[in-house]
Amino acid sequence: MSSDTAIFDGLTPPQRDAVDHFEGPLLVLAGPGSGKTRVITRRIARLVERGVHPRNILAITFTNKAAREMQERVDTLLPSSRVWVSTFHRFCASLLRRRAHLIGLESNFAIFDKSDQLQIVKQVLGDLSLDEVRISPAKIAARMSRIKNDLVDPESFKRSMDEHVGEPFDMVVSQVYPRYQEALLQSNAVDFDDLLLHMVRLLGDNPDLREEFDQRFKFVLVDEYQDTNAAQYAIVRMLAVNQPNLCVTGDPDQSIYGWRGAHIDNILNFERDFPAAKLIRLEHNFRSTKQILASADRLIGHNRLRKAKSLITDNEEGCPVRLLRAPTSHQEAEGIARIIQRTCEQGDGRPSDFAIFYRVNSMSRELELALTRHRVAFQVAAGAAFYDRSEIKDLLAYLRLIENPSDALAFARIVNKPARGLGAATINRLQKWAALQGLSLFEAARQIVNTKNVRKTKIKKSKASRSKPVDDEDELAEDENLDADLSFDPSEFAAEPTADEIAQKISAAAKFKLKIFVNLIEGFSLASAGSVSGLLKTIVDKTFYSKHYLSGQTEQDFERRANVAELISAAAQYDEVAGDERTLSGFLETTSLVSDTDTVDPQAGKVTLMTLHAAKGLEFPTVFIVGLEHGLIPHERAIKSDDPKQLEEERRLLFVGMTRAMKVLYLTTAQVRDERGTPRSTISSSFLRECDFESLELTATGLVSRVDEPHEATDRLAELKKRLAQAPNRPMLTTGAALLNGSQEAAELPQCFAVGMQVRHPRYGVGTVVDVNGFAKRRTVTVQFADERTESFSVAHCPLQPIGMR
DNA sequence: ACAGATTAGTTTTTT
DNA sequence: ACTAATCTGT
Repeated sequence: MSSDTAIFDGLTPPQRDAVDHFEGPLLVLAGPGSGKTRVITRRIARLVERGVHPRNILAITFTNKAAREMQERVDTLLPSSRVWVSTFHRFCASLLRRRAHLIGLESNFAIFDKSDQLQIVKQVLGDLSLDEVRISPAKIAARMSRIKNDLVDPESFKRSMDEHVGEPFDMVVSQVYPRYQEALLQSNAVDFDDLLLHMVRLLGDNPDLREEFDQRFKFVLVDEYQDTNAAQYAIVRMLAVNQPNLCVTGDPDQSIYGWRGAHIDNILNFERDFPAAKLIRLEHNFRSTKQILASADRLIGHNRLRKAKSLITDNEEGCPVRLLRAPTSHQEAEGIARIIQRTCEQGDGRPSDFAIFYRVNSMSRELELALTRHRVAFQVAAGAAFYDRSEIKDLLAYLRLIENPSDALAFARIVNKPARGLGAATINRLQKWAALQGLSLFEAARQIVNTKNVRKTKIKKSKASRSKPVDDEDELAEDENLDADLSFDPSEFAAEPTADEIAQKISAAAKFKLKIFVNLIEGFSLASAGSVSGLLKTIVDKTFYSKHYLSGQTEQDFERRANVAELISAAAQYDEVAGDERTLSGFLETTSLVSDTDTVDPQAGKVTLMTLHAAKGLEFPTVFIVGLEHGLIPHERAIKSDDPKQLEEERRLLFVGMTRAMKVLYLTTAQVRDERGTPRSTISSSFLRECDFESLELTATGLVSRVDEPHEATDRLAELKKRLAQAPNRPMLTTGAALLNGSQEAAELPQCFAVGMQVRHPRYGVGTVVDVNGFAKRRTVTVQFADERTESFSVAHCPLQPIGMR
C-alpha cells in the first residue's frame, strides 16, 4: 500500500518506533528540530491505518497555529478523515458549551479576555472599597490566574488564608477571587483559566461523563507536554484512566512557561504516573548546523536541574554563531536591518528567511523602525493586539451582547457608543435597579422601559414629604458601608432607596432612549443577517458607528476604517470556514482565543519579529536574537527572584531561541540601550560566557569588522548624555536647515519652539519659552506665563501657538 | 454630556 | 512610552 510507505518514509529508527507504537502510554522526549510534529502526525495516520476511528483520536497542541498546521498535515495524510486537533482551551470551550448547564452557565457563555478581567477586578476592588490601598488590579488578576491554574477554588483559597494568615496581598486576593467568580457567573462568562478549571470540575464531579469522554477519546496525543499546568495535567489524566493510550511529546529543555503555572515535573514524572510507559528519545537534529547546535548545547549544559541529553546532527558544520556588538540599541537595530537588506539585495536570501527574536515586546519598535527605513518587509507576531483596538472591541461588544445579553461588560461598553444620551447617571441607576431585581443590565433595561413614571407634581410631593428622613437614612447607610463589611443585611436594605424609587429617578426621556437601544440590539440577529460578516456590516450601518467614529480624515481615522474592514473580512473568513455551523459564539471564540503567533504567515515573504516565547516550534534559516544583556536575557525579574529555577528557565528560553536557527545565528548586544526613554549602559549577559561564538563589532558606518578580543563596555553613556545635554541649546527654529542637515528629530516635529519665543496657550494666555527638552515625541517645552507661573508641555500634544520672537 | 487636555499608572514572557 | 482615567471648559 502506498500509504504504508508514506507513513514510514524517511524516518529514523526511533521516529519509526514512536509512529508505530500502538496502545499504552508513550513518552517521546524530543529535542529541538528532531521532527516531532512529523512523528505525531504520522502516528495519527498510523493509528487510523490500524483501524482506529478518527473520532476516537484527540490531538492537543498549545497554539492554534500548531493545531492548524497539524490538522493540515493530518488531512494530507488522511484526506477526509476528521481527527480532532485543538488547543486545550478550544477543546474545553467546545465541550463545555454542550454541557454548560452542568457548571451553572448557559451554552452561549462569553469568554472574557484580559481587559475584561481587569475591568471586573477593578469593579470588585471598588465594591470592597479597597481602592485606596493602591493595589494593582493587574497583579491581582495575575495571582488569581496562577491560583486557578493550580486548581485552587475560591473557597479553599480563602480557607487556607484563614488557617495560616497569608501575606496581606493574598488576603486581598482571597477577598476578590470569590466575588470575581460571581461576577463572571452573572455575566454568563468565563475567563481563559476557567475554561480549564470548569472542565476539570465537570470531569471530576460527573464520573459518568468522565468515563464517556475517556471512552470517546481512546487515543490522546499531547504536544509540548513540558508546558502543561496543573489543570491541563488533571484533564489529560482524567481522559486516560480506562484507556491509557496517552502519547505525550515534549522537551524539558524547552519548558518556558513556568511563570504561568506550567509544571516541568509533569513530563519528568510521566514514567512514574504511568509505569507501563514506553520511552522514546529523539535526539537527532535535522534543523541546525553543527556549530549552532554545539553552542546551544553548551549553553543548556549549564542547567543543573536537568536530565542530560545529547544533540546530534549530520548537517554541515556551518559558520560560527556570531555576536554583534553595537554601541547603541539604535545602531543594533540599524545594523540588523542593513544586514538583512544587503543579503536580500545580493540575492543570498529573501526576507522570509530571517527572524528577529527579543525578550520583551517593547523591543520590537526600534527594529520595526529600522526595517522600515531600509524598506524591508516585516511582520510582527502580535495578532492579539488587533483585538485590543477600541473600535474592534466596540464592534465585538455588539456581537457579544447580541449573543449573550447577560454580558454586563459588553452592555456597559456600547450602551452609549455611539453617544445616545445614556450617560453615567442613567447607567448608574440602571445598575442599581438591576442589582435589586437580580437582573442582568440588558434585561433590566428591557423591563424598566415599561415602568411608568409618575407625574412630576406627584414626585415633588412625595419627595417633599419624605425628603429629610430619607436623606438622613441614606447618609447613615453610606457611613456604615464605609467600614462595615459587605454582608447583605435585608434591614440595611430598607434604608436604601427601593427599586421603585430608583426606577422613578430614571427620567422618561432616558427610558425612551434605553428603549431605542434595546430595540436596536433586539433587532440584530445572526439569523436575520445570515452571516457574521453581514451582521457586523448591519451593526456598523444601523448604529451609525462609522459616522461617529470612522469618518475623520486623520491618519488614525484611516487606520480605524482599515481595522473595521479587517474585522469584517475576518468574520467573512469565519463564515466561509464554518459554513452552516456558524454561530456568534463560534466567531467570538476565534477572536478571544487568538494568540500572537497565530498571525505569522510563513508565506508572507517578510522578516518575522517576535518574542522568544512565541518562537517556540518555529524555524528560520537566519535568526537574530537581540539584547543579550544582563537584566534582559536573563530578565531582571528572574535575577531578582534569586531562584535558580527561574534563572534556568531564562537559559532554556535562550536555548529555544538559538535552536530555531537553521544556518546562521546572530546574537546581538548594545552597549547603551534606551530604557524607559533614558539611555542606560548595559552589562553583557552572563549566558554569553556559556556558549561559543565569534565576536564582531557593528560600527557606526554599519560595517561589520572583526574584533580581536571582546572588550568591556566603554563609557559611551557619558558621551551620549553629554550630547543630549548640549542638544537643547541648539535653536530649533529652522526646520529647513534641519532638513538639510539630515537631522530627523527636528524634521519630524509638528512645531518648533526656541527659548525666547512668545507663545499663546488657550488657558494660561501669553508666555515666553524658557526651556526646551527631549527629542521627538518626548520633546517638552517649558513656558513662563505672564503671571509668573511656569508650565511644561509635551510638544506633540500641547495647544501652544507660537506668536513670534521677543 | 462631551471633547480635548492633562495626569497617573504601568510592562516579561501568553492560552 | 502608551493607554486609561480624570479633569475642565463648553
